Amino acid sequence: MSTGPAPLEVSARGRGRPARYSRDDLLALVVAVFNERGYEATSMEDLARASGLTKSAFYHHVSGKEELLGLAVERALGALSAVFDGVATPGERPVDRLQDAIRRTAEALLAELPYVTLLLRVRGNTEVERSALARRRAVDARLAALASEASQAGEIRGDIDPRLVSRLLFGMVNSIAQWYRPGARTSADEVVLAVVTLAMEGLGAQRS
Amino acid sequence: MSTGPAPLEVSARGRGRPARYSRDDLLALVVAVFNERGYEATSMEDLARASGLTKSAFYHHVSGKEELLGLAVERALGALSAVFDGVATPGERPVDRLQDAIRRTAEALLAELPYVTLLLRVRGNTEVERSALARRRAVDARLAALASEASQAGEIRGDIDPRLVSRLLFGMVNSIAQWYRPGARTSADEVVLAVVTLAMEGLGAQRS
DNA sequence: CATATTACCGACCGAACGTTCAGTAATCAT
DNA sequence: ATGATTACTGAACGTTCGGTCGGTAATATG
Repeated sequence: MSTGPAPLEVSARGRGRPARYSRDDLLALVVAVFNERGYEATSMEDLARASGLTKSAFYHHVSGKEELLGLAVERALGALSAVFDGVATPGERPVDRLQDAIRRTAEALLAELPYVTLLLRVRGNTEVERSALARRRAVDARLAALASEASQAGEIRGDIDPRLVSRLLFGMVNSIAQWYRPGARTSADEVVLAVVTLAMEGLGAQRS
Repeated sequence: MSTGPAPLEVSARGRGRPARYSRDDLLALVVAVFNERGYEATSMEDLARASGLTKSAFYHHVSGKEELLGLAVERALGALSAVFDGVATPGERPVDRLQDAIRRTAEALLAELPYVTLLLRVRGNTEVERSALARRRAVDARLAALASEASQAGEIRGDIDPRLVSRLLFGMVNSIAQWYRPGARTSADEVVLAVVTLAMEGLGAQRS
């Protein structure tokens, strides 16, 4: 009987010296530093120091800086893509599906906040980054399609190009990553409710 | 003896060989590269190559990388701060002043798009960046105050914390910098109208 | 023309970068 | 205890970074 069947235990596989971190924990730590300093401005020594390892010990666990970025944005893209798994119900009204997509996107962003934050800052300098940008564009296109369907069905306002609507609304959702910190006064649920409400009704006084 | 206060010493100043670029043109060129590659990922040689100069010739015109960032964010912050010059009319209803601030912020962002884009990506690694972040927080606080006043006056919906309203709405405005490119199909005026309309009324179908 | 002034170049510097590697210490199965 | 396996160390590697310097070419003034 070992110390426990902890699923996060990745390294202590059978024999050998046990590792200080699981790969998931290490990734979480790394992404936090990426988000604080910025990916490009973060050196491998910064990451090693944050984990309490030397640079070479750190390299024993990861293959390089770009792999870490790839793992992080992969996780973010997985969460954002999964938004459509729940939205795909074809029976509903298009406007309800759009609202659902807004709510689920906000929820996914908040649930995977550090990873999505990092994804939203990717510029496209390396192949990993360009691939992430492409996958992100695909997600955006699916969201824009939902807005377009709702517009054609006459269920949302028709005086604004639905592509513009989609960009602005999901831009509002994504902007959450720039200021929200878990543990603060405002709860995640509160934020989700606020962003959905503002998206649907705007800031005008409530109507009876 | 120096000629006294030389605020923006350009180039073709009196005698000597004429320069290829004015400082403003050089800054515009530099900011474009910063926005494409990201500030940290841009090397001084990248900037020199983009201007057609050698690295050392480039250094003859600017004191360093950080000065360029400082000049750029200064310009962005000036434009964003100037938003309040027109909003300050105290007679108006708070909600009208808030709407005005949204519109003028969007206009300023679009008018100084590359500079504001760069500002919005600043992380805070150097003193110049931290100072820019502080000034940006001050602007955000003034915008949040407008939302708070409108909320207390009962002129906007009261079921959402006005600080949350402010963050989300100006997050939507700022998100424009992530996709808008001048010269594309959508005009700047169109974007401003859309963002103000969505902020006030949301995406629900028009009411008669 | 001479001279002052500015624009620009090539070569270089120390530091920091991401990454590698040969070796050592710790731990588990047998 | 032994051997296999994993965790980690310290010292370096080649490269690129931001930045400097001595010198040269071009231009305006007088």
